[in-house]
Amino acid sequence: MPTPSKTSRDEIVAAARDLIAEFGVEVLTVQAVAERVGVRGPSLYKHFADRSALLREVELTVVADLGSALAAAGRSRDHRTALRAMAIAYRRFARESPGAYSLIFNLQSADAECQAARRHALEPALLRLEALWGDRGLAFTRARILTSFLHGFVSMEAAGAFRMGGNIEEAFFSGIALLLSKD
Amino acid sequence: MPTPSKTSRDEIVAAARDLIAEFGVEVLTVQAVAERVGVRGPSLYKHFADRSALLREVELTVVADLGSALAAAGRSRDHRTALRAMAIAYRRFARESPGAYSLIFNLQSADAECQAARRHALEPALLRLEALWGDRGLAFTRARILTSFLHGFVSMEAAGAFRMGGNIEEAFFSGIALLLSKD
DNA sequence: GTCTATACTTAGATAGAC
DNA sequence: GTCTATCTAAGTATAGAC
Repeated sequence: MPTPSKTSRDEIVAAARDLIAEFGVEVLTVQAVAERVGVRGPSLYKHFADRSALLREVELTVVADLGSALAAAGRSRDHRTALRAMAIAYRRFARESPGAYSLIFNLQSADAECQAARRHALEPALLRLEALWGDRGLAFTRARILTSFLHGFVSMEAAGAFRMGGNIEEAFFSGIALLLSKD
Repeated sequence: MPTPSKTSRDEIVAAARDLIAEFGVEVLTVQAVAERVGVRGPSLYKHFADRSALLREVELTVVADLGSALAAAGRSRDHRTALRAMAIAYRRFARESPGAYSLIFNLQSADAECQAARRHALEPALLRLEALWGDRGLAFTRARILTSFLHGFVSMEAAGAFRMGGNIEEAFFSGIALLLSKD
C-alpha cells in the first residue's frame, strides 16, 4: 500500500475557500493551503494541476454558496418581501466572507461553466423580478440596477468607504425600497 | 556637478499613474515605473521612500483627477441635469482608466489626507444633492445610494459582468433617473 | 500520495562607486 | 541622482525517493 491520503480534493478546496473568504484572494498561496490541510506544498500538485485550477474550483463553490444563501432567503410568497430578504442575504454574505465575495465578479472565470454557475445563482432573484415587472426586458434592466446597487454598496462597505457619518442601515434599506418601487 | 537628473518626482508619479490606469495596480512594480521614465529601478528610491509612498501619491492624483472631471461636468444650473452629467463623467472616468478607478476605493489610504481628498472630489455632487433634497441627512443617504449604484455599475461593467444581453445603456440611464427621482 | 530538495522567477530594497 | 551589484523574501512548480 502506498502512502495513505492525508487530505482530499474537497478538503483542499474548503481550506482554500476559508482562507480566501477571510483574507482575500491574494493570500491563496499553494503553501498556505497546504499548511492548512496539513501537508507540504508540493503535495497539492497531486490534486490540482496548478494554483489557477484550484482557484477556479473555489470560485465555483463560492458562487454556489451565494446562490444557496439567496435561494434560502427568498422564500416569501410576496415578491418584494422575497427580493428584500435576498438583498439582505446578499449583503450578509459579502460581510461574512469579503474575500470570497470579491471572487464572484472576478474577471478570471469567463468560461461557460462559470457563467452558468453565476446565472444559476442569480436565477431565483431574476424570476422574482420578472414576476414583479411582467416584462423580461424590464426585469433585466431592474436586475442590473439592483445588482449594481448591491454590489456597489457591499464593496464600499467592505472598503470602509462609508466614513462620512450618518445612518448606513438607512441608506441600504431605503436604496432597496427605492429600487423595488413600482416605478 | 553631480549626475544630472533624468527624471523628477512628478514625472515618476505620472508614469506610475499611466501604468496603473491602463493595466491595474498589480503592474505597479518599481522596475516598470523606472523603465517608463528611463532610469533603473534603484534610482527611484532617491525620490520615494518605497513603493507604497509612490502608490499613495498616485492615489491622491487619481482622486483629484476624478474630482476635476466631476466638477467640470456638473456645471448646469439645473441640479438634476448637473448630477446626471456628473454620473456620466464618473462612468467615463472608470471606463477610460479602469486601473486608476479601482484605486479610489482602495483600503490602503485611510489617513486623513486621503479622506479629505476623496471628500473634496465628491463635494460638488454632494452640494447638488443637498440642494435637491433640502435636508443634509437625506442628501447623505441619497449620495450613498447613488454612489453605490455608480460604483457597482462601473465595476461590473469593467469586470465584464453584464453578459446576459439586453441594453446596458438603458440600465445605466434608467438607474440614474430612478435614483434622482423625486421620491 | 507525501516527502525533501531544488530550480526558477519576480519583486522590493540596500550598498557603495561615480 | 544614477548606476551596478547584490541581498532577501516569497511564491510556483518539478524531480525523484519512499
